Amino acid sequence: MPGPTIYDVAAAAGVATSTVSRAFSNPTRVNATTRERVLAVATELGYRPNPHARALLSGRNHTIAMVVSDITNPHYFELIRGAEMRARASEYTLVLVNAEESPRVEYEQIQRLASSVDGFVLAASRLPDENLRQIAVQRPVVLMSRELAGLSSVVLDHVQGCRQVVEHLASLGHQDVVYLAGPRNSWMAATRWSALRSAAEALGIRATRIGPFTPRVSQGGAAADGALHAGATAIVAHNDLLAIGVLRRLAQRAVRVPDDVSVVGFDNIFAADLCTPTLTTLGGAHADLGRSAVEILLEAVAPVRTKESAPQVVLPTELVLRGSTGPAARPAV
Amino acid sequence: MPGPTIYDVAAAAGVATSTVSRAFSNPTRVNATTRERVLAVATELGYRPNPHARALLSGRNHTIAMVVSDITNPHYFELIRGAEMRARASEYTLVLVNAEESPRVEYEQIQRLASSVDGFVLAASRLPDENLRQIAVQRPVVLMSRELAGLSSVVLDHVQGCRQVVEHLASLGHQDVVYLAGPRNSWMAATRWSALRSAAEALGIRATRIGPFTPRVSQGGAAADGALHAGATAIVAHNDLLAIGVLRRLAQRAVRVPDDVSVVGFDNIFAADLCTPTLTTLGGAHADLGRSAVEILLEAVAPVRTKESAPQVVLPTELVLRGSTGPAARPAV
DNA sequence: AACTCGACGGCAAGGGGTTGCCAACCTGTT
DNA sequence: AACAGGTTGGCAACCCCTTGCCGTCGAGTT
Repeated sequence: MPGPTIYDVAAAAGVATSTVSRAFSNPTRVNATTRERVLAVATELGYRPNPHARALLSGRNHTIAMVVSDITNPHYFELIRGAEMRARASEYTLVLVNAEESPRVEYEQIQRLASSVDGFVLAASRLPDENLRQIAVQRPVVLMSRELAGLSSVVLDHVQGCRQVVEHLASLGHQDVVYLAGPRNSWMAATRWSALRSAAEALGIRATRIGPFTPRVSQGGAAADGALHAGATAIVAHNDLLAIGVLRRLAQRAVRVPDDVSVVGFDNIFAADLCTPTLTTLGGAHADLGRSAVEILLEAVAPVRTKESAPQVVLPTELVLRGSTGPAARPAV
Repeated sequence: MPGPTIYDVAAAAGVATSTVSRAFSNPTRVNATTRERVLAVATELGYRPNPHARALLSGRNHTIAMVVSDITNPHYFELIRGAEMRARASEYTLVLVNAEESPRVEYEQIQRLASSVDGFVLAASRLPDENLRQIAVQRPVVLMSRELAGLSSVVLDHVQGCRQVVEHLASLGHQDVVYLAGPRNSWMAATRWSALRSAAEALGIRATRIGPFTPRVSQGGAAADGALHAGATAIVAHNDLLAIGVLRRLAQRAVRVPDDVSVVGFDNIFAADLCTPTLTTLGGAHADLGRSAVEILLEAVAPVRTKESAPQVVLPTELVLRGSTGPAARPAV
């Protein structure tokens, strides 16, 4: 069970353990023919270096953790997938952690893993800035869907994206938009709202915010009712799940979409194309987001070139027009 | 950066390192008051045991890997979620690995991780039996959605479930069912087909199989065309993704569902309730499946009671009736 | 032929905990 | 008062690999 060690290989090859070690980790330091022989013996014995022993000394172990604020949200699947693929491409192992929308759980998990992983990708972290900074001191960190001065991050361009959303709605004649806010400690929620508001202001249309709502389908009922009460002709939901919940509730209340009300979501999850009506939403290359985050993290973990300052990457969004948005209803005077 | 070690704590508390070690890992072996003091000093110094050092000796490191045949499939999200939660409850770390539907990738990844994790949950593994057995020799393994004599496993009861499906279709008057098969090396695909066939036989209705198809929405087109060509009035797709693809194609070809053709999927993914028509599907408590798998694995990794033989758990399915199934069309004579 | 220098291999000291074994001590017994 | 037996703490080896340092040896120089 405990496979052959470096000693077994050394004995079998008639060299010292250090030579075996170097044959693997520092090829230039050992004669080519010796190396060849060692490697041959090693494969013959089925030797595999023990990662723990290696990690003990180096402190690094080719493992990174991705912490996700809520693994239930299908939006993250793409991010996770992109991250996983990128990590694997560099032979890094990805540990997946669910924070259950709880800052406390998130923090505890991070601390628990801090000494066993090389770095963190924090997706939509709900932690306060100080905590993030403190964690970044312990280990390299890349934020995802969140920005913080001094830390690396990868986000979609929501300023641009929200403007597209508002312009789209404005061009359909909407004068009144209501934003269904996401969780209180979500950076993304705050960013979307401020971007929406300034875009609305620039275009001279009214924007109001209600919420916060937990971004689940189940919360769509309350959100929809609130939005109707606010009297807007266009609803922009914090994300697609909430938007889908809104669509359901509206159907229940016999409010026609998009005839009476238009609905827009964020994330462009798989289901957005399946619901009825199909959902107009602000998407982006989410797998790229995941890939990019891991790439930056790996650069911080195992620098290839000179160390740069923390990059803050902004990727473009794309507004996906579907069935849930249409011309504004003529106001019932 | 390299936090305080057991030596620092020992020095500060005025005891030997072994005492500190035991204070943490073997509380009965050290005097209660001494222990208290050691722990107090440890927390004061912010000591955290180094997991690598610990793993070096014990070979175990409170980490398990979950290998998923295709992380893109939303079906796995629930499984992953259940597994992640259960692992966390026992303070185990879950490593997520995507096999990209490739046995080779799957095998390589497993081998790469074999020495750094305590055990494996293999979800819908595409590996041949011999490989699985061989891996099980190296590390504890729990199969998910797959059974193999001698190995632990957790599956949904597809014999029962498929009978429900067939009975449902039979009771709607269908005489002719076509099964759109999943990947060739998928145990689940084989199991579903054989369960469907014997259920059909028992009820005296005809069942044919076409495929295999990669279970993606994009493959639904070809699958649907094949099914129509086969002339069945009811289509049972290998999973919901394929079923949704089928629904799309049918809509495109103006085949009415369920008036002309009924469609059934498997897995009850989130989107099954959103597509048009909504999808009848065979589901089950998938999070429980994940939870259960991890539970069994943990028992094998760190036995609490006497070691038992490999349990093979079968959880019940539930047939979720929605809009995509209805009475059989009167045959056009 | 004496000398320099680079290449290569080996020795041994960690890295941070764990654990078998022994010694010291304390308690209670006869 | 001597002794048996149980507790508790310390010593040191060990887990497996990495790496600084040194010694050796052979090739190249003059």
